[in-house]
Amino acid sequence: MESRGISKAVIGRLPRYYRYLGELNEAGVERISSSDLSKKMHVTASQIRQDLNNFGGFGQQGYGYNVKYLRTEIGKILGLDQSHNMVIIGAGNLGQALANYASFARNGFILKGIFDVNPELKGKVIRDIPIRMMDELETVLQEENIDIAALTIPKTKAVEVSDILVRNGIKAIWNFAHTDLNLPKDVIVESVHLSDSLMKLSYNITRYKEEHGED
Amino acid sequence: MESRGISKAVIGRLPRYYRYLGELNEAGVERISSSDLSKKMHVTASQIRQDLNNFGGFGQQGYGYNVKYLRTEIGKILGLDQSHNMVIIGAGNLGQALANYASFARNGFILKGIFDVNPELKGKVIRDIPIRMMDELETVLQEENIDIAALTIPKTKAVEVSDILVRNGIKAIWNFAHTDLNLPKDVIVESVHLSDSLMKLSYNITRYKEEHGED
DNA sequence: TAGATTGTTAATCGATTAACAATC
DNA sequence: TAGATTGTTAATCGATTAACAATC
Repeated sequence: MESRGISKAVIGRLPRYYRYLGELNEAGVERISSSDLSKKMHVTASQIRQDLNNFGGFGQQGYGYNVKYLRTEIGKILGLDQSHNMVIIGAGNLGQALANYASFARNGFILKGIFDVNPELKGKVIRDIPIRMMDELETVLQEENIDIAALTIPKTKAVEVSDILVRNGIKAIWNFAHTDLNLPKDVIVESVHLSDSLMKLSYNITRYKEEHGED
Repeated sequence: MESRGISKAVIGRLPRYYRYLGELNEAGVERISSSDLSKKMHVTASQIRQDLNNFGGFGQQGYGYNVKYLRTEIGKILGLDQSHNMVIIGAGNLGQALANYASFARNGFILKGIFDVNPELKGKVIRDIPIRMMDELETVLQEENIDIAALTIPKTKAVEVSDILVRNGIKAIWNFAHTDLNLPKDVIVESVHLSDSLMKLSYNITRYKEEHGED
């Protein structure tokens, strides 16, 4: 599985391919051509073939791609065939929302702990996992071989907590705090900035209103 | 404010500029050069100047950019100086998390309603807004001049609900369902696919492990 | 004025699309 | 075999970076 130097643009499209292939598979579709898939996904067939060929030749001339096989292979590329232990830090609504996503477990993300500073939440159980206080975090990180920490805490606490995580050897942070984390470059950070997303939406509404003179 | 044909890449960076300028402003910084900002944000100064000059000359030679002024102007470009009425559909953890983001209101996003199918949630109040049942949705959409609907419902319901939204003239959908929405092209859709984001994280962990032989 | 820094043009780089020979 | 469709090379397009004249 050749993988060095794949562009972020390509990686960013893989989950979407994986999703569409999953839907096709559930619908009982056995094979699909890049051309048919391109119509479904509103991208070019050329892009699909180029993207996939970064990782190997998954198709067959004259036939197309086997849906189940291609999906499995993309899953492997994304590392979904392996399991990753995960903790959630911040048990507010967002943290609890993440904890409740059943499909995470299906893709190999195993929730090993939920932490918060609020004593009222202590012991509340979500998906069989009791919410713990922050003073237990380091022990869990050290003993449970945690790969991923989801940070669903206010930005004011994010730097402090991410330092604790890094000190305890966390490999990757899924960051929902409204701030960038400047961490050693061997720590992988994937940020979800919800307010950035909403601002893009706002931008598009504003442009639309300008074009249609509703403003 | 010239705006036609600005690339998505540029738009996607504006919220981040806005965020950094906000932090600088709060820290009492009055002016900043593209060079200094580039170091803070880990981008090139050239990119900052190019990005901003899509919208006009906000700086001054020999001086740089006035932080407060530039922030305000980017806010206007993003439409944050206007208010948008919004509803949340799906009052699970994620919907409630969005409802509780205080900063949305600060940026002009005004929550006018929260809807769910679960009768147990009926009447529960979040940020002064009672959760209502779905049968009241159309009335609210028609009477309250709603611009934005945040969709925090399972993907199985997303298509059905988005049809209702479109029928009632919604302008923009902030989509958290794990599916793409194929709607008329005058409806703006901004999707947040959390599972896609987690898969990208997983990809990077996997690559990292391969490189470091932990696999 | 001299120094600093922008706005903007030109050069480079990378990503997307098109085309087609290879091959199932 | 003939038809279909991939894998891959080449062409195009767009985005990023570099350079520098304009100007505060």
